[in-house]
Amino acid sequence: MATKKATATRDRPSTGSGSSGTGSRGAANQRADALRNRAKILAGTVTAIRKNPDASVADIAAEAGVGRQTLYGHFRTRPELIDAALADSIERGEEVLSQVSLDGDPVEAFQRLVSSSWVLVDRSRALLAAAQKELPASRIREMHEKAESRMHGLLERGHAEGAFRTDLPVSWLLTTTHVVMNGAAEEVRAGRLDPEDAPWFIDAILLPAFTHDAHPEQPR
Amino acid sequence: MATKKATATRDRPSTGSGSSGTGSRGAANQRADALRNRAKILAGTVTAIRKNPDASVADIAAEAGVGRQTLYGHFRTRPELIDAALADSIERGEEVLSQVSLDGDPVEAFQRLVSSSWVLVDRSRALLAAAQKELPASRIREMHEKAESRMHGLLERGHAEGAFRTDLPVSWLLTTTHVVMNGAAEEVRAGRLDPEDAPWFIDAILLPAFTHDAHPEQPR
DNA sequence: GCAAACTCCTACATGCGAGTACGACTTGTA
DNA sequence: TACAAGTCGTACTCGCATGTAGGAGTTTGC
Repeated sequence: MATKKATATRDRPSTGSGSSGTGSRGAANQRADALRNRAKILAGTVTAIRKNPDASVADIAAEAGVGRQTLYGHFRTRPELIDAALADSIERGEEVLSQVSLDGDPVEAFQRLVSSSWVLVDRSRALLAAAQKELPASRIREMHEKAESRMHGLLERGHAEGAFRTDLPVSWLLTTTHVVMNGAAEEVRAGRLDPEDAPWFIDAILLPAFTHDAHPEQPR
Repeated sequence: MATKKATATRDRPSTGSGSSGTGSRGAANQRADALRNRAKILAGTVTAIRKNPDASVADIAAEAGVGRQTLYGHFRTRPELIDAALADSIERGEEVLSQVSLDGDPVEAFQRLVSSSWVLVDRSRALLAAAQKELPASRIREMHEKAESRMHGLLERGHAEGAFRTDLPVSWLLTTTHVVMNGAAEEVRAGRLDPEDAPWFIDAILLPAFTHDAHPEQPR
């Protein structure tokens, strides 16, 4: 007998905005196994989406090794799940990226930052793509803010110090960096490129592109 | 009274392989308005997908200004529609690209080819993305074969003649070209780049990247 | 060891997109 | 002008994914 409600305690909505009074108690008092499952789900989301970009919630639960209901116990909706998974990935990434020294020669700092970023991009770009389909663009931008401005700042310093060419705006250098890293990730996925070599190939394109002016043939 | 069957004559499966005997007559005897609608549908597919990457068949029909049934009269299934639309886009692209002279200085030829390709990429990259989700990769590759080998051949000649650096494989140069063009298209879509300027920005990245060796700092 | 917290199975309800079927109406073409 | 060819609205069927509801069994924490 007994048994009335069920499913996990459900966590705060990440962004601590909305309705606070409803919760059954505080918020951060989860049981150890629940916390463990939450982590498994987050990790499972990344790999499931990686295998199949439009994996269903059921697919993700299976990948994570938990029941679908358990998953819904932790994340009310699919977007909420994707949001949490991406936020988690980015947060882990931050831990790595924030360690990278941005001092010294801008070119060398750029190389350091790229090779650290590359690994993260390679790991969660599928998730990012999925997120772009169900989360507002503003939310995505918000999550990437730190990483974005870190790279942006470095490029700007390189600009100012003359290490990077100034005939191209920083925004275009930034975009180029992104797409080339993504291209490398794609090549790795296709088996045409060894992940180990990727940073070298990326640098081999970006460094000359960022430090040498356009070809002389260009009149103006 | 009367009226038994209905819907358009339906066209051959593009790849003239399968079951021939079934058809109600030959194949290429369509009425003028039917042909016109077919064209409207193909065009509508491109723009509908561009507006919303996962537009439904109903969305596409609406965009094309025809009834959903009419669309199904021309294309049996969604994949068949996407296939036809992409094939059509590529065919039109071929008409343009095949005019581009690949002779003379490889770098200049490359610039010509890129700026012609860019327009096409910008127009149908959304459709390509959609196609990648419902068509076998082999089919996509098959359709791009001509354009791909044209660019590949040019890069290879540039390699051989020493116009392009040889410390990077042609495949990586090709990939880079793709992703940078796509990146530019993305920037245009986001309103951060004027379509007119795109070819210049693309060249500004690719030419130095392809003609200058890696930065001296690189020991090996 | 006991109650609360969790997991997870079965079963629904719902919504949406792909295709199919039918039939009335319109348009091209001989 | 007559009739085949084509359009297109309505109305299904079907499959699949999301999210909900109970309740029985299991684990954790005190």
